[in-house]
Amino acid sequence: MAAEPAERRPYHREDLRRDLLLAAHAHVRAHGHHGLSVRTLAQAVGVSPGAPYHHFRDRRELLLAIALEGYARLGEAAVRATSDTASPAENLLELCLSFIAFAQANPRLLELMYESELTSPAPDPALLHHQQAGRHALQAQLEAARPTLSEQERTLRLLSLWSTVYGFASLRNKHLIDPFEPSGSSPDQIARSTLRLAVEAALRQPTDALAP
Amino acid sequence: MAAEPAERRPYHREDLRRDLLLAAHAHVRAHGHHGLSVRTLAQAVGVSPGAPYHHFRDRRELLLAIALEGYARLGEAAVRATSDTASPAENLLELCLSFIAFAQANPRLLELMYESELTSPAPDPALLHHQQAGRHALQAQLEAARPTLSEQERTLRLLSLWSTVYGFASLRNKHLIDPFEPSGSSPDQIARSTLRLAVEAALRQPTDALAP
DNA sequence: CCAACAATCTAATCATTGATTAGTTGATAA
DNA sequence: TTATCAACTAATCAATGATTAGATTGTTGG
Repeated sequence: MAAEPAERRPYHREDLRRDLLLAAHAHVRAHGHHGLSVRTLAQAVGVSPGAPYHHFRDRRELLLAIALEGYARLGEAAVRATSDTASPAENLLELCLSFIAFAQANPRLLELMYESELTSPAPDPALLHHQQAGRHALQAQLEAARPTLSEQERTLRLLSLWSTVYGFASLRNKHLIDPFEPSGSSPDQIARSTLRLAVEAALRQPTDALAP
Repeated sequence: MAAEPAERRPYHREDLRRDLLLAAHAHVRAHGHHGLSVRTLAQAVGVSPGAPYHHFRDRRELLLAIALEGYARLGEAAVRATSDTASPAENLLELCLSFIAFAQANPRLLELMYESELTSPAPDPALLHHQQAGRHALQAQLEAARPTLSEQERTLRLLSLWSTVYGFASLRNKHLIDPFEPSGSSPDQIARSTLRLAVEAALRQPTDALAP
């Protein structure tokens, strides 16, 4: 781990910003962003308490940078999930599942990525853009899959589906879903079945009537 | 506001715990729970900085108490939303909408009620119970509406619906839904339409096939 | 090659906050 | 009246976010 002999650490470091982000990322993964302290972070990296403030305006900007990296990784996962050879309907399902999988693999990071404190007081434009990107990805596939739907109807389907995806991921990370899985199915199976149901509902023809 | 003449405040107060909760509630409603400080709260109520610690073990317990009050109010709203004369299907929709309405009326409070930091390190039993109550309420109505569904199928429907409800409320409070409402519909209309769609999907007969 | 400059970092410091402790006040009951 | 005890104050500590002044180092124009 330590490339330096502990003595003779250079005054100017290679890339402190990156080192801080790496350490912060590790802390978020392990304990969440709530307890993350700028000072202990500086100490962990081996630097004075004030040093991080030359790379981040304040603690919020540090967290924001971590969140943005998370969105980048989430976006890559979304790209990997879709394929040009698959049908839009299949892509839609895989897109949803990629979000769920990311949430399960990085629960604390996702929590930070949607933390309301990040956007206050000023909602960062880049953050907002990434937060809306997830919905836009679904929107594109839904339009491709059901081009004949009216604008209004499609918006409704999209809203419902995106809510389901985000809600499922959130509830799962809060351990509000696992307590009732007596069905013997694996968590992945349950996620897949649930999301398939939601995607089918989103793709269903609007002429279907509700059974009494 | 001030029943006391500002001078001669009694050493022992009527019910400091209640006063603290009221002030804290007001702060949460206005600014969220993140910036809530025990000391400024004590100052606002007119008491020494250490006084609150005779009524709450620490800051987390104070927030927990506020959250529990929130759940009580949410539960009352849910009871008001359902009626014995209405059909289970109607009750199911109204139950979902009552959650959405509560979320819109008390966005900061709902955020606190599902704040992950509340459950760490020890997940409070009462809190967990209330968090699961929302799902249980839906479960009861769904069982009444579709008693013939298999246990597995019903669990799936419930999971999907509850995810949609919670997800919609969360995304809405994060202002991640309003940016695309060009349809001219009111927020209430959109919520109602979206949730109706989700409820219909949950109640649909499982024999329905997915159109290609 | 060197002198000015700018960026990076340290050390010191301040204000705020959560939390604890010792002692004070006052209500209640024996 | 007095013993008791919960509620409260005052004082204090440790941790943290953030700022400032100054030391150090890399860079660049002359």
